[in-house]
Amino acid sequence: MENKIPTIKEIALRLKVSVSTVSRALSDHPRIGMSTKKRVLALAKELNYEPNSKAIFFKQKKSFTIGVILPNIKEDFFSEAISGIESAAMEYDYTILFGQSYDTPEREKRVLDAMKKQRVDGLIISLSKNTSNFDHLYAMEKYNIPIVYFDRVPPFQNVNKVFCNLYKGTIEMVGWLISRGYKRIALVNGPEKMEASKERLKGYIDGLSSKKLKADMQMVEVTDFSKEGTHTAIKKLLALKSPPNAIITFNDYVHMDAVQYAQSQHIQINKDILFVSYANLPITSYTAYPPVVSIEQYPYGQGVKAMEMMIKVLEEKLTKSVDTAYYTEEVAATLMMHLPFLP
Amino acid sequence: MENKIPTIKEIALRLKVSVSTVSRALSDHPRIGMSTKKRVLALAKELNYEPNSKAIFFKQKKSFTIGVILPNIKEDFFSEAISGIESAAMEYDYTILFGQSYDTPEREKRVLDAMKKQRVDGLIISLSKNTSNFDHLYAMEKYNIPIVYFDRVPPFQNVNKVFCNLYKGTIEMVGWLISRGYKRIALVNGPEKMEASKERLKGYIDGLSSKKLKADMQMVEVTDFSKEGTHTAIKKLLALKSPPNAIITFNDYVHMDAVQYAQSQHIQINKDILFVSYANLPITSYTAYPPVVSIEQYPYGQGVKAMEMMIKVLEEKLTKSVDTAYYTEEVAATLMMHLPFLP
DNA sequence: ATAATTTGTACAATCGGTTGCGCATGGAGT
DNA sequence: ACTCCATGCGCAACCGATTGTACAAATTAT
Repeated sequence: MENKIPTIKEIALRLKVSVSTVSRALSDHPRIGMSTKKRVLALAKELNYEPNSKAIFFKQKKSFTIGVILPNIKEDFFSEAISGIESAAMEYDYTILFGQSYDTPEREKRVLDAMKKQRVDGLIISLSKNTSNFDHLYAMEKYNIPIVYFDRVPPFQNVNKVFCNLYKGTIEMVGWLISRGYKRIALVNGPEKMEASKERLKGYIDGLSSKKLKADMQMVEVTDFSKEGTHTAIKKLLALKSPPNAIITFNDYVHMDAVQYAQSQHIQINKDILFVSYANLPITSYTAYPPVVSIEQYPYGQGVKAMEMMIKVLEEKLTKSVDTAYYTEEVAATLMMHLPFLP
Repeated sequence: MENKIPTIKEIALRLKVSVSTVSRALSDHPRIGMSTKKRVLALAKELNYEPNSKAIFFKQKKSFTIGVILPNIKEDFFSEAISGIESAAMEYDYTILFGQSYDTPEREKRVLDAMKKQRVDGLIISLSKNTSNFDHLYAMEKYNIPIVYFDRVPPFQNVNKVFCNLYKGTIEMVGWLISRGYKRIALVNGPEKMEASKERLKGYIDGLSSKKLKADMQMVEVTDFSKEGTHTAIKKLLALKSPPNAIITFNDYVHMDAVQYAQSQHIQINKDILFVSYANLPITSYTAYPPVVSIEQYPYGQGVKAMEMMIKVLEEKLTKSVDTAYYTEEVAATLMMHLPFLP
């Protein structure tokens, strides 16, 4: 005999009261007598009753689920981030619906549709690196599904977003390098249309000029994050008449591929060329040459903040009928020194 | 003016037909006239209509969501696995509800309750390393929510499971080490009550005895996966009168901590002691001393297989009324050589 | 021309839970 | 004794979509 998930109807039947009485008893309505309340509560506990959130969705128009779309969960940055999102969600009794865009807009759209079909209450998304058309995202807002962007955010003002200020972080990084005597600083950046790339480049240029140095565009290379792309970028930098003595890489993965290639070319890592990076992934501490300095981006913290912003937005949607202002949360980027590796 | 998500009612109203006609027109019912069908389909497309899956859940008793519970997404193994699960799910138009147990049974139970509340169609779970009581899992089956276990599976026959045969893999590994002349082989195992630990130990013992060697229990240490736990284990092994000349570690993370400690004790890695491991994570290729041999566990493939098994189980639930047999899928563990690092 | 059948559409119940309203019952106030 | 009001509970509508059944109009068979 298969046990079914208990319903309010089941409880009502057993106690010979109406379903409305049971419903009110469970929500502690003042017009229900103490004795009835107790009987209902007792049986509910005995049957291990849990309200069917799908049914509640009808009246409340609320599914208590939040869609999370990330480029690729395999990257430590994102797995840390979703960990923060999930932890915060659990605090507020929300559940996470998860999908990956694999950095393609097509897949991003497909996942988005699935989320819409599931009627998520909100969406937390880190954009695919190739997303330049935002129609599918605007479509969500049209259906009244709020979006919080994080880390890879769109370049608009009128959105909710949580991100790390890598512009400031990069300026700080460049300043640190110059103060240590490094002047031929190269940047291995990500794809140009990515916001994260633009920020780094701006910080790189402004960081140099604030120290009265002019950026040399030969010193800026781009990688598509593939091993080959990074190898090519380093190859070009090494081929310059005046090669760099410090290289800033887009993130720790690029850093590792960059170091790998430089080693193959018999470069003395951190002697001939100093390598610094972004992300500060724990995994790098096990590698032969971690980035000497890394800009910490606090993925877990960003995830928590994104979820908290979502909760705030959802609450405002309930209380205020008018559209409120958009939120922006700027997480400070921090320079982390790996002292044992300083030359 | 806020756009609402369109409903069948909205279409019916605009076309001045009943909701049932619209519903049948959308599902291509033969009793609906061609002209009506066309009008409905046209308007549905125009409004970008998508059925409300929460409403459908009522009649179908199906939410098209699968709960996935993992110990910790931060571990590469699990982020690869969920990647496989998600990809397969998308193929079958299912969406993933995601939760982490953080290796504690309490949290596992809490996440499980959230999944039940969301009425997932099924559950894919890799057990927390401390789970020894299975009541909360049996409760799911009672409510007719099928479970597919993967990787960290329970020691019962009557469950669906996908796992990697590390017993055979370990025997193979031990055989390989002995054939290369290593006889003082140590094992840094995981917590004793974990199935994965039992398998490795059994493979270790049987692998030795198949080569006419007897396992020495001094050569077997246990770590709780913390850096300190692993360091302590290696410390004990190094302190033996006759220390090992090869160490098998539970996984690549333990491997990295083990190598780190051994280095701090001025052990020549892979010369004094050869280090081998399980998992074959891509990240290890960036480290100074990757495991010389690693047992590949195919997390992505296991994830895909788990999801496919789930689909099969769900389909059988619909067609057959009787409870069918349980499935077991055994993924072969493969020895991966990192040749450049062979001494 | 009448009966039988096909065709096209509407009505209503249902899934599980919430909620406004109304109907009793009983004790207090006048 | 009569009104008044608080208390305790049930009825019924509703959310979005599906589906068995009913019923009228059009078509075919007799």
